[in-house]
Amino acid sequence: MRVSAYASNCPSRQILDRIGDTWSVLVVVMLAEGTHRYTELAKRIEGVSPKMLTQTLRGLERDGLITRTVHPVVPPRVDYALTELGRSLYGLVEGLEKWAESHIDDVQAARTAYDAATA
Amino acid sequence: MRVSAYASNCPSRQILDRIGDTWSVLVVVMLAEGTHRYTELAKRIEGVSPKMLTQTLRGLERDGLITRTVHPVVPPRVDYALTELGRSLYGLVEGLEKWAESHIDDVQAARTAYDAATA
DNA sequence: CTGGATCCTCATAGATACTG
DNA sequence: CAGTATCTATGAGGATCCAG
Repeated sequence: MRVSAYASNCPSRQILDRIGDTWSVLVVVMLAEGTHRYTELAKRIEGVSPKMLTQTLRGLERDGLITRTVHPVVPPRVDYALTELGRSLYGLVEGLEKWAESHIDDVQAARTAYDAATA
Repeated sequence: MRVSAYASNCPSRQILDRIGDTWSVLVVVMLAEGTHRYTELAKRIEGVSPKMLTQTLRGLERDGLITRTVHPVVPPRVDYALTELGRSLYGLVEGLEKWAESHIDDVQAARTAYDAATA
């Protein structure tokens, strides 16, 4: 077996990058609870800058994971929501959360032991 | 709901970071097939530098995902293998791969459509 | 309100050379 | 063989200001 990190045509790599992206995951998690406006996302996702939020939303929209709905009103109103594909991805994220919660203790214990042995 | 990217005590965040790490995932995938030596990993994981490989291996070892076995012989021989916890994580990665393969077409189609509409 | 554009900096990946 | 030490630069991400 030979593995390549540069095989950008590898489906897994692309999904992994998306999953590994801090803001993308947080946005998906927030939208899993329902539709939200730009400002709502900005306020409730702690520490995100407008730039990163927009960038993240554009990426998710491009991948068909969320929809962006512009309401032609003044002041502007833009709603974001998960697509079916996005909800499917959210299922994956839930699986990760579940694994994380049930194994984090083992990881923590391993770290403590490792640090003790190393120090 | 309020989500925080800085909640480093959040189990999901830590697992997400690990999953999102290019080299970590590749190493886990390679070790899933069996024990490997340092040089084997270096040769077969395309594009990885010694520095990054060592850094990745140390991180995985610290988290209890792999074991590092030094054989006191000349020349040196070091074997790396997945722990039970590591194999468990690999199961998660397999799940991701499966999802990626079955949905990548949708994502690609969405991207093409998005780019066409944007351009 | 919802961003776009710009500048800046700081962390970190990667290349390279070297060693027990 | 299995790393470590050192250097560089690149690019992600933050801050800020502005516009439709």
